[in-house]
This record gives sequence, structure tokens and C-alpha cells, in this order.
Amino acid sequence: MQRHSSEIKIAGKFIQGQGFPRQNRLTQAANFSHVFKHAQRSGDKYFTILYCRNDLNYPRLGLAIAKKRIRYAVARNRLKRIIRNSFRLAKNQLLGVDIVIMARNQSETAVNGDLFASLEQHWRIVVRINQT
RNA sequence: GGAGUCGGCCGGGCAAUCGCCUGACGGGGUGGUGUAAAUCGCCUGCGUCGGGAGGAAAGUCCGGGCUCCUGCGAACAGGGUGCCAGGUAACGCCUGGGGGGCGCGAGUCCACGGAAAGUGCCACAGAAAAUAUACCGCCGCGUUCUGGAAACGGGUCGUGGUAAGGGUGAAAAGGUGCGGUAAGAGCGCACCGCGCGGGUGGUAACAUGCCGCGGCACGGUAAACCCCACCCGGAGCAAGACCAAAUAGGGGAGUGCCUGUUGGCCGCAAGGCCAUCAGAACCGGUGUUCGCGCGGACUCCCGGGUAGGUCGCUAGAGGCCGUUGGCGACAGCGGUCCCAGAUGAAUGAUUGUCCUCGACAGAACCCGGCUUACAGGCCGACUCCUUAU
Repeated sequence: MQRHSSEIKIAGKFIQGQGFPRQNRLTQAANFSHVFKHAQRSGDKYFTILYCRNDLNYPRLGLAIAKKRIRYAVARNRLKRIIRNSFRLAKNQLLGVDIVIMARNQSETAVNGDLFASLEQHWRIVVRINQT
């Protein structure tokens, strides 16, 4: 615990851990519709990513993996886990952004490594929203 | 050793790092109560320890629990089940048995009630498909032509007999043999088969080296209508209960029961009470009908309910072990264990390593089944073949 408290504030900025607590999730229908309305987009053959600024100093993630796109529950769960893992490792760079990720058909059959690589590309694009 | 049948079980392992959900304890924060000690709750970028998908979690095909709908009662309609006996909360499931098919066998498969209650249907082919039928063939009689010396034979036409033979078909109205006959035929007989009645065994389905009767009728189809027996109210955890921003104006709880007839009692009377019979618009579940119920009035209260949240939500027809009863499904008793509970939805990712190189696939109120999918592997029982002793 002491180790964490020493990490938490360095140079007056939040240095976050690698966890994925509830704070970092979009849990309300209203949050989702806000992102859908005001989003910028980034997409490739695996994912479509919608993102917009929030007023918080931490990022939030929402998943929209459609049953219509990804037929089997096992495959949907796998995608969600991969996305969440990638997000929590990258979230220190993302800061005040709300992100909604939608899966596309090809992601169902892709191997984990390709999906992680794809997501890292997207995080690089999303980060730019904070630099303007 | 090979081939096979049945039943049960497992469903990648280990390590490191980073995470998620949940429970307990602790830390930190915060709120209530209390003079205080304390105590109760809530939150958590914190710590420790414990638990964290399946045999099918799947399909949603059956059956139940639970919840609400009006406490449900009957008839019809509608739906389901269908050899017998058990098991079970229940079932369309399971067990045991019977019958039939398949297999040398261990075993396995069966939508397995009724076709002499009625109606319908049976394509194509075939003469004929259900009160049988005569296409070819076979045979008698008549007729006429004809061969022959004759005996006897061949053909035409007509008429009748015949289901033994041919051919058609999924199916052609018992089979084999002998007798019989013009040729044939259960026409007669023997055996086999079949049906009916009885006896016997069995709880029963059913069986039958038993007795008697019948020449033998009654093709198939009931996953065609139908008949018979039994079962079934509807909707579902987005059930339902509670808290509660917004919005709209009513909403909720309790008690009581309408009108008339007749009789009795009380009262001076208006009237009241008890019993009795009759009537009534509207409302109400499952389609209809009926029953039954509610129903008019009075009193009291102020909330309501969308977003969102909390509960329902996991201790159960529960698992394991032993024991008793039972052929068994299963049941009784004793002991022991607590084993996911998410809700934009946890149960994972990365790296390394090992091996037999990892299939089908993800809980969403909970159980019991069925069905379907499935890489590879383990265990047990049994059958057949082969070899050896």
C-alpha cells in the first residue's frame, strides 16, 4: 500500500496503476448515447472505435459487441477480455476520453496478437484528442 | 493378441507477471445512534486469506418448483400422451418385464391402444386394390372349318366353369402334400399356420408340447378423420416486491353489500333483525357456455411511478461417504461438506516451459430429463475369434 501511495502522485500528475476498476467503465445508457452522438471515429477491419472527450481526468471504456456480428458467446467474451486488457495497459496515456468499441466480423476469427496490435494503433490515434 | 458391446470418469499441466467478480477479516475514509465506552451501515485505484463456468453452461423440445393473474368449479372446444408394472415433485424421462425387427453373441432398435363402431384413401402398373376380379392360360358344352382310313387331333366363333400356372404390383384373399375333378378350388383329409371360447401360469402386458370349436373369416393405412383411456387454467425473473429524480392528474387501503316476495320476532310508528324465494344492468380469467365471485355505499389515508437503484439471487427434489430395503430405477436412515452469482454483464491476458499439442463450446431465477455438438484419453464389466497352457 505504501508502494502505491508513493506512485500515485509524482510531479503533480496522476500516475495510474494497471487495474480496471468500475470508474473506468461506461455503465449508463446515457453515457453510451452521448458518445454515439459526439464521437470521432477510428476503424479498421477488426474494430470501429468511437471516442470523445469527457470532463474527467481519466478515460472510460464501453463495449458494444453485437451478437449479430459475433455469433458465439465464447467469441464475444474473448473479444471483450482482450479489449479490456489492452485498454487497462494503455489507459495511462488516454486520460479524459470516453471510448466505445464495436467489433467487426473479422475479429471473430483473428488471433489474439493481431487484435492487440490493432488496438494499440487505435490508442495512438485516440491520444491525439488530448493534444489539441 | 484382434474385433466388438455396454456403463462410468476426465476435458491440457506447471511457473512468473499484470488484471476481473465475490465472501470473510484487517487498514483507510464517511454517515447514523450514544454523554461516553461503543455499536450499526455505506464507500474503497489498499492488504491478507478463501471461492470463481459446462458435460453439454447449448437447442428451448418436455416436466416441476417459485411468482403474479380472481380463491378457482364444471361442460364443451383445444392440446398432449398411448404394450404392462414400478420409480419420481413431475414428465413425453428412468428401471424392470412382455411383444416384434436386427445381430453368431454381449446387446441393440420400435409413434408398440383400437382397422369384426363408422367414414375416407390405396398413386403407377395391372384384367382386378376389397360386397373381389377372368387379361393370358386351363377345362366342359355348342357351332363351324379342317387333317386322318380310323383311333384321334388342330383352328374359328359363342357360352359357361376355373384363382392351380403366367404376367403387374409394396400388397392379389393361408402354406405343403395326398385325395378329388372336365379343369380346378379348404371341395375333402393330414401336418403347419390362423381365429374364437375355455383351462393353466403371471399383479399385468402376455404366454401356452393343454382342451374344445371354426375350413379359415376380418389386405394395408389411425405420424387420415375418428373411437377409447389418462393428463392439461394462463403468463413468465423483462415473473414479482420495495426505494425513487422526471412527467401526468388522481391514486390507495379497510369495512359493507342491491331490489322485491313470503314468514317470524321487536317497535306506538317510521323502521330494524332473522330466515326464505325470486329478479337484475355492468365487470371479470383461457376460446365458448354455465356456475361461483366481485359489484352500487360508507370510512380513512396521501401519494404516484419513468430514468436509475435495492431485493428476488442462490442451502438445493444439493454433493460426497457409509448403511438398510429393492433384480433395478430409487427410497429410508446416519455422518460430512458449502460448491459462481455477474448486471454495458467477472471467471482472463502475456511470457516461459512440459506433454499425449488441447475438441465442442460461456452460467443469467432454480432444479429433473431429452436432443444435438465434441480433439484426445482413462477405468470397469461382458461377447465373439485366434493363440498358448
